[in-house]
Amino acid sequence: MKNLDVEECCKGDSVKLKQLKELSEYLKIISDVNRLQILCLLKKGERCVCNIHEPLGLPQNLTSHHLKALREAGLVLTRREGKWIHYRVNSDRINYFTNLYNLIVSGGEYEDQGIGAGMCQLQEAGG
Amino acid sequence: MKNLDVEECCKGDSVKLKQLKELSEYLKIISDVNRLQILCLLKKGERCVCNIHEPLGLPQNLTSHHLKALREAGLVLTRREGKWIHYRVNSDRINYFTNLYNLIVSGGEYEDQGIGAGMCQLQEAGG
DNA sequence: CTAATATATCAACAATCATTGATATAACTA
DNA sequence: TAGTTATATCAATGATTGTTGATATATTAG
Repeated sequence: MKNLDVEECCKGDSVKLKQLKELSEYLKIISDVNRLQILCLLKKGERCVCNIHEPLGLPQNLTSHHLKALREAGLVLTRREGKWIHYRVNSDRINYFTNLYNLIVSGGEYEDQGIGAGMCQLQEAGG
Repeated sequence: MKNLDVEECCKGDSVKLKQLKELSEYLKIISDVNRLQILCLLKKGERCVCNIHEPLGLPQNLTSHHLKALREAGLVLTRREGKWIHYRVNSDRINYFTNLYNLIVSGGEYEDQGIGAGMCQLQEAGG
């Protein structure tokens, strides 16, 4: 093995690994094309389930399944109005994970969401 | 079904759907915890495979497998030096997908990568 | 040439997850 | 009340994918 001062990024440090797992689960949720399409629709405004699954050409139960995943991840919020349940994007949560993404994967910039200072360490400190 | 002017975002428009699929595949690649850890390490600088799989405690063949996925997605680049193959992050490619992510999922801001103008339509135009 | 090291590949297995069909729940309407 | 609409749940299936063990390739050292 080539001699190198191995800093052991991401290993043994439960806090950092926890954040990596958190990001990983978010990315898994949004990496499905149908769920990305749903988020696209909802970014334009609140919609009931009909007005999600019909324009996208997805079965109602499949759409409900994906909405459940997005809901459980906190990425969308709901509001009942009579027979209808309206879904909308939870921007705060999306922004939170976007900051996490930017800190871990992309550069180091971030908006104020309270996860900035500690996260920068992820690139430097050892476990 | 509730009456609503359905714009049919993301449906029937091959260009937009293609970009959604492109983003989807990128997100799938980076949504694995081990691959995220590898990217974390490589962000600090070039590394041979030993200096990736040993500090992370991953089997060599598993690491090779994940590196192949990252390589085929263009997210990392390689350089041979004797027995060793050094891996490094392909920042341009990461930035490209980060812009795609920001346009589709997050807000609308983006850096100059040539995919800006068309992508904003994704939120507005119909199929 | 032979041995050792670094990395990649392949086949098999296990686990995860998207999709489908059927059914249940909830709310409104007649 | 019964019937209709909107949405959710459940079980089963199929596809994808992460993981492992064994083996192959490539490079250097002796």
